[in-house]
Order: sequence, then structure tokens, then C-alpha cells
Amino acid sequence: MNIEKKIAQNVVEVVKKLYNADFEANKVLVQQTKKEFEGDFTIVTFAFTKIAGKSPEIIGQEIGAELLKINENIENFNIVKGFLNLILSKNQSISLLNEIVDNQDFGFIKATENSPLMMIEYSSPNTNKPLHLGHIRNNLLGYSIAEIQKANGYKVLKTNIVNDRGIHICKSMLAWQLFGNGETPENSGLKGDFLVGKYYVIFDKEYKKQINELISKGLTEEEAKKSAPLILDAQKMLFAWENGDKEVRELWQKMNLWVYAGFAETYEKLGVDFDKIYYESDTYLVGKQEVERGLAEEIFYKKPDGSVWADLTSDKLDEKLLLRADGTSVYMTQDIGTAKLRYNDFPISKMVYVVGNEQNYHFQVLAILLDKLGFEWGKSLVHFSYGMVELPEGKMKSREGTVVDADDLIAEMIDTAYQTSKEIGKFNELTENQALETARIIGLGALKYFILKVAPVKNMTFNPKESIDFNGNSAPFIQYTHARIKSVLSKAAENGIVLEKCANNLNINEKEKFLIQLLGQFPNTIREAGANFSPALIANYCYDLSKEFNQFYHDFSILKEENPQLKNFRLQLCTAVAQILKNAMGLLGIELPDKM
RNA sequence: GGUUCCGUAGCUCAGUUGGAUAGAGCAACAGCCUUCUAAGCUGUGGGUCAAGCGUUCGAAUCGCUUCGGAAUCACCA
Repeated sequence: MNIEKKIAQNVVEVVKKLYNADFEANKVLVQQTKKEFEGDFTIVTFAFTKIAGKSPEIIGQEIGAELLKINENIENFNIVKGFLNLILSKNQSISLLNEIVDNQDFGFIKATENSPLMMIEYSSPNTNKPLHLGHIRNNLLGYSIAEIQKANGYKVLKTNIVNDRGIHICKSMLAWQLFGNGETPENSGLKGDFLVGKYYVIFDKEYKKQINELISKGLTEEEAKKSAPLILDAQKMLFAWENGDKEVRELWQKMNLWVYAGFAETYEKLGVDFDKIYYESDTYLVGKQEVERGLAEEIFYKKPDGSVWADLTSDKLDEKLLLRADGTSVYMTQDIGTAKLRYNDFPISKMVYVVGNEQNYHFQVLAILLDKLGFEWGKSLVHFSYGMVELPEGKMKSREGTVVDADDLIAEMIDTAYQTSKEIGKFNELTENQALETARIIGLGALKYFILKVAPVKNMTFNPKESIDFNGNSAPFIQYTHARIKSVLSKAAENGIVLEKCANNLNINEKEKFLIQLLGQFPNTIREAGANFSPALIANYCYDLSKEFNQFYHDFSILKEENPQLKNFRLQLCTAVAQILKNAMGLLGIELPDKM
């Protein structure tokens, strides 16, 4: 049991004894004492005024005195208004430090045979264009959430549903047939996803031309959009695809493979991966079957034109289309099919969808539909919704060419990291290969941290003109802190210092004590980040810890400390900070270099 | 118009189940490299937590109203 829980438990006992009242342990507020006050943990005593019928100060006095008797870790206390500040013994801090150094996985809960399985879907790209900044946020959040849930003891499966069919890919295919002149990634040197994206743009351009021509001939915009030859051909192609037309299927396969190769490269650069990939071309038919079943069981209904609908008015929502009049499936149909397949494949107890907040409504509906279809897990699905990434001028628009491509951004970040590092002389003692690797870690770290430190629900602004920060609250700052610690530790090793457990009776200072207690907060931070699906909590914890350590680093000597026991202690403290930073940043998918 | 989300310093953002004097970074200004890595440290200035009302011993946090912004309400995925 950790110290906070124990204190809370003690308070319950004390309250029972003093005031003869029952109080739940999880309602006792025990928090790390703020730096400006003396103490390690603080109990808010306002909560007990009604029970005790006394002033918060007196209650603090009384509880404090009793706690002193029953908890040997509590050495003293003080009271400021309604706040009872407990001062823990230095022994407690030192044994906590020993525990952290001893346990490489401090704060992590290991999954067992019986742990529940959480499946996390993220990324879910369309196959008609390259990944952009918005996808980066999705991928980073998805990966990080998966790591955080693993650390919370879940078995985790990362999955991706690839939107590989539909009118969008037909548009690229058609444009490539008409204007491609046999261009391939091999003969053009273009990355596969960019090549396919290029023809998607060409389709759009040509389509617009046709629309404008038709409008000038007197059609309304609406009519022109529907009757332009290109869109008709694309629809024809989709129909042919659905009917298994050999030629169309072959072209489809070929171009999708180009895209997958491109995506694989981007995923690898980003450091994200998947345990199981689903393709909509495999799941949409299953979805249709499920909808047919729902129709047969009168959960859904058919309109005169033949289209199938779900009536959600009893859930205060609208009607929802599930199958078009011509029998083809829509987005929702596919998601039902995908869910069915997944639950057939794995013993999932919780399903998480990492998808942008523009689809809040969609997932609200999906949960209800799955529930209606009799899937017990439907209602409990989690839509991990996140806000959009905006540019200073507003949303990214492909038409205006303001889309920030993932690959470009990654390359730019790494390049900036390389230039900056070189300028300030960080690479003087590194080989070129080491320098490149370090720049990769720093550039990518800066990008990941910049995105993950923001609370997921919020829209965030990204300014491509101002490069992402390498100072202050940033990954490079944390990486730098880690590198410094590693440097101190390796110097200690060079000097033949062998670290051992810290003795209990050391006279450590307040800053050191605070640092240890902060390290002790790591398990709580993981629990909270898991419960709230918030990598941002981890990011900000890493920053706090790094900042705290940097101050410590400046104020106290480590290697030059003359008392050998104290030197050992401080080196152990360094070890613990480095270890926690590495584990915590690992939850964000951010690497920490030993040198920089 | 209905629904959902957001609004905290000039800018970008933290602020944990309601708790102490609302915090960082960037930008500005002033210091600190003969001392374990200056991507660092110290200090100064900067706030009606969008506005109002309410609940509470206590509200940036909870509730209601108003204002501002975004998303969605597609036979697009």
C-alpha cells in the first residue's frame, strides 16, 4: 500500500475514534504538500467540520496528534487554516527511493492471464491520400493511450481499420487511368501514398472543370455535380468493384499496395504499430449481414424505396440510414461489421475508438446500434474523441494547399533538430551516425511532445512558421535533463563508484525529499492518465519532474559531494529520476538519448 | 435552429475526485558559464479564469442563463 492510501486509512480510524463517525477512505483528501509550505502530505480538514462540530484548525490539531501516534512514518505536523501538513520521516523518503531504484517497473501494473483485454483502434486512414498533421495527432494519441493502458494492467491490442474501398479510391484510380501515363512509385520515385494522392487531386481539378463547363451550359451547380462524366465514371467503377470486376479489382489492389507501402514508412518513422489490421473491403459485407439480421428481427425497418433505417428517436436521436436503396453499405454499416468481426476474433472486454470529435455523433449512434443488435459490449464502447489541429488561419484545407503532410513535418523537425544541435555544439563529440540518430530522437520527440502535452479534448493550434520549441516545456528539455543525469552516472561509474542501497539515517534536505515524493507520484499519474485517457497528464508530469531535477542539479553538488553516503544517495536519486523519466516518456512513445 | 465540445497572461498551454496567494513555456527586461552538459538556472513585469447568477466553509473546477468560437445534425468515409 502506498503512503497516501495508508494515511487516508489512518485518518478514517482517527476520525472514528475521535468523533465516532464513519468516513470513507477514498473521500479523504491527501495531496502532496505545495512547495511553499512545510510538509510532505496535506490533509484538508474542512471536510470534518460537520462531523466534529469544531473549527478546522482544532480538528487539524486533534487528527495530527493522533496520526503521530499510529503512523511511524509521520514525524511531525503543522496547521495552516484548514490544512493539516504532515511531515514524514526521512526514513520514509529513503525507503521509497530504494524501492524505486529496486523496481525497474515502478508504477506499472503487469497484465496477467485474467486481465481484461482492451482493443484500441486508431489511425484509420483513407487510402486516397497521404497522412497529414491531423493523423499525426490521432496516431500519437492512440499509441500513447495503448501504452498507458498496458501500464494500468490491461492486455492491449492495437488495431487499425483501413478505409480501402469506396468512391474516394475510385476517384484516384480513374484519374490515374486517364492521366497517369503508367506512372508508378518505382518509375517516378514518388512515395506511393503521395502518388495516389496526386491523382486524387487531379480528379478533383478535372471534375471541377467539367462542373464549370456544365454550369456555363445552363445547369445548376447541383445538377452539374451529379451529371459530370467523371463522377458518373467513378460511380460506375465503384459498382464494378462491388461486383468483383477483375480489371477494376486488380487496379484497386495495385494502387492500394502503393499506399500501404507509403503508410508503413510513415508509421515506422512515427514509431507506431498495430497488432491487427482490418480492411473495410473485408468487413462491409459482414456489416450488411448484421443489418439484414436486424431487419429480420424488426430492430430496423425498410422504407418504400428499399433503403434500411434505424429509428433512434426513443434515444432522442434521429433516424439513421444503414443501407442505401441500391443495397450498398454506408459508413455505419461498415463499422457494425468491423465490430462484429473483432469480437469474433478476440475476447474483447473493452473497445476504444480513437477518432476525431467530428464523429461524436457517429459513435453515439454506433453504441446504440450495437446495443440494439444484442452485442453486450456495445453500450460500453469508448469513443476517445480528440480535437482538431488548426493552423493560425483556421482549418487545414487541401484546396488551399495548407495541409501539413506528416512526412514533410517529420523530416523538417529532424532537420531543425540537426541544425540546432550542430550550432550549439552538441555534436562535437559524436560521429555523424550518432548525430543523425540523436537529431531523429530530438526532432521526433519535440513533435510528439508538442502534440501530446495538450489535453485531447481541445482543439489545438499549430503554427508551421514558428518551429516547434526546443526550450522550456518541451521534449528536448526533458531529454536534456535525462542526458545530464546519464552523464553524471557514467562519470560516477568511471570513477569506480558502485551504487548501493541508501542507509536510512541520512540527513537529506527538503529539496531532495520533495523530489522523492514527486517520484512517488508516478503510479498515481499513470492511474489518472489511464482513467481519463490523457497522455497530457504524463507529459506534464515529466516536465515537472525535469524542472524540479534541474533546479536540484544547480543547487547541489552530486559528484563533488564529500560525504560518501550522501554522494551515493544523490546518485541513487539521479538513477531513480532517469528511470522514471524514461518509463514515463516511453508511455508517450518518446525516446530519451543518453547524450545530447 | 437542435445537440455536443471549447473559452485561463500579448501568444501556446497546465491547473488531478471543488481546497492554501490561479501556474509553466514563449515573447520583453535584468543577472549567472575557471565549478557534475547554459537546449540550463535565478529574478522583474504581465490575470475581472468570457460575463452574470446560484450551490458551498471554500468555485477556474459543479448547476442555470447570456455572449464568443468549433464540430455535427449527409444515400461522404
